Amino acid sequence: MFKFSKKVEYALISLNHINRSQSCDPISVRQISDTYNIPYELLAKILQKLSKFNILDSIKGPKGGYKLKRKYNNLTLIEFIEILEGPFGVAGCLVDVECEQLSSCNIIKPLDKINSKIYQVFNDIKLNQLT
Amino acid sequence: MFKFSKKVEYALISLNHINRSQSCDPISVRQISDTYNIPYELLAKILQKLSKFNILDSIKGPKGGYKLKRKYNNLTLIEFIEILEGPFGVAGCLVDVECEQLSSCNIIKPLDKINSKIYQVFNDIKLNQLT
DNA sequence: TATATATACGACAAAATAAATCGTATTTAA
DNA sequence: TTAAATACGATTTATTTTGTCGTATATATA
Repeated sequence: MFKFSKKVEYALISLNHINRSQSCDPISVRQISDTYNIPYELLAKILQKLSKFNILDSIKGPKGGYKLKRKYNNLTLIEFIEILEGPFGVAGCLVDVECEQLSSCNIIKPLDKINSKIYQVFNDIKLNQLT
Repeated sequence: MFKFSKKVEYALISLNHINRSQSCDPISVRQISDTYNIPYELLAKILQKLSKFNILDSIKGPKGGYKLKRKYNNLTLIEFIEILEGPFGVAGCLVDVECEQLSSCNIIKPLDKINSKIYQVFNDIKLNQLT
């Protein structure tokens, strides 16, 4: 409960790594997966997604890999999380799921307040501060 | 990711329910599970745990059930969560789990900061405010 | 004192989610 | 032409969460 997924962790590690690397050459999935012991195929798909959402630029072919795009620098943690995991919510009913408590639920209001607070925490953090 | 477990939700619903009920009679698992459509056996075990940790007082036999104990009124949300779910942490490595990134991990510091912030949110909320 | 209604608790099973793997296609530098 | 890279859907495996079952114990009350 309340843990970051590996997907998010791996993505953060990768962006951090690319960000820190001074070289202008793109960084390959292989390099990252080797450095941090992350399953190659899994990491590949994650970076593909980040590329699809314009956080990374992909370069194909030998010497290919990924580079940061401008978007990375304004990205908040909550935007990032929602790209990888979908809409954020501390309870299913705050997002989309119908629950079994229906109208009888006596905690949805407080849950909603908590949700806002956590959201705020993530909204106040920029990805490039996570160093 | 980052969702309250049903265990926590059911427990909150129950405490809220008992708290609101004016009657001096204890409230049975059956009554709560019927009112909110919560699986009986599951709820029973949750309330047993709350009783074990002195948040609830249990009365056995017919007309039995649970009442709030004094502890309920000073309890923070984080204490409550940790009773039901164990030590809090937004990543396994912040609690107990050895990860595969080991010494190469480049995000543990920021994760630890985020962890503190979320912890703080839960620490600032008293259970009896959740109404 | 027998019975029905409660809690207590460990073991197990099912379902849902998260994590990892596989296979195939495409691109491109050298 | 080949090797090294990304692209992406399908599938499998592992883990966690959620729910169920069986048995024991306590107790109000008829």
